[in-house]
Amino acid sequence: MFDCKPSPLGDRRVTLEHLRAFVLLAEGKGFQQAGLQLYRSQSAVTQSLKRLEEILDCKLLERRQGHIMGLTADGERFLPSAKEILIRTSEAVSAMKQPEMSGRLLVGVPDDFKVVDLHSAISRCAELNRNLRLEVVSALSSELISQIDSSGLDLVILKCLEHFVPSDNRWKTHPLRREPLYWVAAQRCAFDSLSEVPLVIFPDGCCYRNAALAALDKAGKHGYGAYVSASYENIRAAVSAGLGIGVLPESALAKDHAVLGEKEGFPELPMVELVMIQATHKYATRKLAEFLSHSTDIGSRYSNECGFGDVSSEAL
Amino acid sequence: MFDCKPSPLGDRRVTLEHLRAFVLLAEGKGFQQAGLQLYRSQSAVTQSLKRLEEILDCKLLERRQGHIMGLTADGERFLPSAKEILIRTSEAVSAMKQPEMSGRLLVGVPDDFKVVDLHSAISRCAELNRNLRLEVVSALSSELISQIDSSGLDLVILKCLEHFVPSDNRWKTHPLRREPLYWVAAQRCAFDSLSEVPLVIFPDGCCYRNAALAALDKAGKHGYGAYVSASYENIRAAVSAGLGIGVLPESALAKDHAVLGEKEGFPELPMVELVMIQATHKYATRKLAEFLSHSTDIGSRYSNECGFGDVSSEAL
DNA sequence: TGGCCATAATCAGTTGATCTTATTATGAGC
DNA sequence: GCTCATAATAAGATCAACTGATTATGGCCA
Repeated sequence: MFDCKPSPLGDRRVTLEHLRAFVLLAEGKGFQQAGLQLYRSQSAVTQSLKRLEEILDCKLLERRQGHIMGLTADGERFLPSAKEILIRTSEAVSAMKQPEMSGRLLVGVPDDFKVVDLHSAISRCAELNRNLRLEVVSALSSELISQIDSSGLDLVILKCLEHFVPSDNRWKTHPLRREPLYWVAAQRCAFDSLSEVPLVIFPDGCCYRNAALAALDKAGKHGYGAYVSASYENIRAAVSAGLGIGVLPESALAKDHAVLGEKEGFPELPMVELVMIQATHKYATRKLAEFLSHSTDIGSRYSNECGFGDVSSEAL
Repeated sequence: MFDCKPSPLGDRRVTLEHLRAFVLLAEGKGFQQAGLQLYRSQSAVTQSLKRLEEILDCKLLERRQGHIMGLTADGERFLPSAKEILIRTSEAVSAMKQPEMSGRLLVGVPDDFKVVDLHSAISRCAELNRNLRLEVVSALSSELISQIDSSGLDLVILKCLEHFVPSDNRWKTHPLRREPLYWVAAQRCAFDSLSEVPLVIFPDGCCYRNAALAALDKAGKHGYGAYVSASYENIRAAVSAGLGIGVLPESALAKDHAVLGEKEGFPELPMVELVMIQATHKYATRKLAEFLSHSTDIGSRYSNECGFGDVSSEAL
């Protein structure tokens, strides 16, 4: 009956510093590197993790041959919580450093992009600012732009190709992510062997679609929509099922997708970007934009590329 | 541009201990008392809060006349986050101390009770145990019982009167909350002045309704449904609008509701309980039940009454 | 008005968990 | 078998946070 926690305030021994060490180590860059980012010695990190494992009474890292070989099952289980706690703490603290956001904001998000972490960031922002009323509108990226004025959207997040050029120069844009676009299929196949290219793509207006058609055009090939859907899941499943050749960003690839590149003769595709557009100049809009652009570089797998590396030097 | 946080890992100076001190102090029991619960001196608590206020760069407690006079606006704003972080930490850590829950559980919750914190507890449990598939069924309390066998519910939460007596002795029951039921109206009125009582109540089967009708019966009065709805919001609004006399538990009272008691001649109503029934004997069912009963006594406003007081002695 | 009690703030000295430095251990690569 | 890189261990140092004593403040009551 009473194997419950000794205090409703939790295990007092765990500290946020322990979690920071663990999260950094989980990124797989080693104790030395983690120490640098924490402004601690390698030894301190070693001891910190050791202590955490002691408290949790389980091993978190698989370490063999003097290197970290990845997380243990327990580590895998603990990581999301640890990250979440750190993010929440960080946000709660920095939220107090600025006046409370209030008012009503209309936010547009693409319904055809993997934006789960963005959604959670948005809802966290609402939690941290009880007087801020956030209304989220979901639509295809192509439709969002036109809705900015008509629906009075304050902040819009959309996907686009390469460097986004705003059609209205009052808008302020923030690039959130940048990743390559790939041709993908269930199995490798040569570009030349196809007379017409059966495409598994999003509906008209989607920038992946435009990019793909433009690339085919340039190569003098014709493509047709073998499977068209606005849903990521459907598209991925259709590619896996071999219904045609898909056009997907790196983060949306499934394990059983084969990337078709130069080797197979496929033309190169442009980079795609997730961009945030600040359409109105309210105080709250600016703050929300700042909040979201900060939120997206931790927690997501993009932290590796664009987050930590620079920070140690920048924060110095 | 760069008023952003110095590190993606948040402000390193804040510790969980700071948050614990603040949360305890926010309960309004004073520095001495908070110190006792934290096994620290009064002085340590004072300094801890001072440090936190220093870091956040704002006052959290309104202290005048040598006493805590409540939270400041900033304190109010910070409290939910602080609690949330502590709860998540506590749960994350204790989740590691026991084997991962897995399998599939069917949970029944009342759709006519304020169970927001219960819902969040359920979803947190799902987050902590990725291999546990939780399916939630929402229905009237009266219907849930009958569904236990027919729908194969593993765990059921429902409201009932006084002490719940399970109809099946294989069930294990956990009382979660207990609170008084009140007659309420938009304005005071005398019981005797009413020939028939216009009731604002939940549909047939609701235990509040049963309790109210039984009490009226005993007093030799007749009641009729002046406004019937299964929604809490509707019921509360109808009472506020003066459509009749409502029957609501303490936690559901609105600010503009007047409680009608002895003074007005209204008969006493029984206590109501929120009970959790463990219907199956799977390992995961038991663990989920434990998890939820722990979750509900911190974070909710019930912590004052049933949480902290006992704990200090129990934890010793 | 003044003594009394309870509470919180301040101060100064102490402590101990965590850090650093130095060293050892282990394995990969050439 | 050498070197290089990384992690673990050991031992002494450090500093944030704790304790205990003292002071400040204000309510309460005769």
